Amino acid sequence: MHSVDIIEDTCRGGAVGQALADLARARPVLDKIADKWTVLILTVLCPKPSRFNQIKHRLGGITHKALADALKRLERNGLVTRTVLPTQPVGVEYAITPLGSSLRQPFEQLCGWALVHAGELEDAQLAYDRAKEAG
Amino acid sequence: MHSVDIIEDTCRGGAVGQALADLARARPVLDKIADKWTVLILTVLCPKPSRFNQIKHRLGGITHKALADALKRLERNGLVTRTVLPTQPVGVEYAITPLGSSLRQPFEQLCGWALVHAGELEDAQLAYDRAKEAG
DNA sequence: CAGAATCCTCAAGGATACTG
DNA sequence: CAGTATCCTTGAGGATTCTG
Repeated sequence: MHSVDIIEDTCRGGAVGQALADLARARPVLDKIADKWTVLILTVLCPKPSRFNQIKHRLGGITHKALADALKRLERNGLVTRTVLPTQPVGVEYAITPLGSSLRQPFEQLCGWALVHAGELEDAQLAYDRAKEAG
Repeated sequence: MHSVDIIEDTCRGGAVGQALADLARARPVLDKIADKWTVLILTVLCPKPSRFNQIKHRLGGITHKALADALKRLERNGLVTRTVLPTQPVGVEYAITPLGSSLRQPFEQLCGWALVHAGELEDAQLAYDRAKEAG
């Protein structure tokens, strides 16, 4: 950080620097959970455990491999559990963990923001593109 | 959606289906704002407007091109404004908009979750990897 | 100083097919 | 049914250079 920034940050108690540090620490975690399918899968599993192909059918557009990868990552992160059922042929049931559940609330807040402001973003884009074309 | 799912969802008022639909509508918006740098830039701009290279120095690891692209996207989405200063040589100042500010709160909640549960995720990974190696 | 244009590579994610 | 392995495409992002 440059000296000017240090002085400025010192004057304000280093607020921005602290915020950036927090964000930097949070990012590795967010990267784990913010991919295309993670939250959709958690949403499906929230009301009740489901098996591989049940999840796949619910989600619609997901690939076999993408779902397998996502579920493995979720299990590794402790957000879902994986249980092999003693059936024939073999069946596997996935269930959400308390940790996975706890993620849903903050994420829904972000989704709420997205839904509320979707129109503003679109308007801004239209205005921007129109100005671009005119200029 | 398959018939079984329709029946299940009807029994619960289609809660999961609705949640998935909301998430699907929210995703395009989230994709715009959830990239590597967007939130970091907004954090820097939050206390006061800054110029291109000021932002760049504050962020540290970012590339010239990456910052240029990110700022353009932010401007297009109406999250920051871009003002050319009548100086010599030319200077450009970026400032956060109210819409951009409104994004910070929900995002900080998510960051809060990430910071609080970072340890649990790591523990889960360690346990998973150990079990994997043993089995 | 800010930004546009160009080139490059590298890894995520899809399609397919095989195994237990 | 669930999972793994292989191949392949594509595009995001970095490095570099040029301009106003």
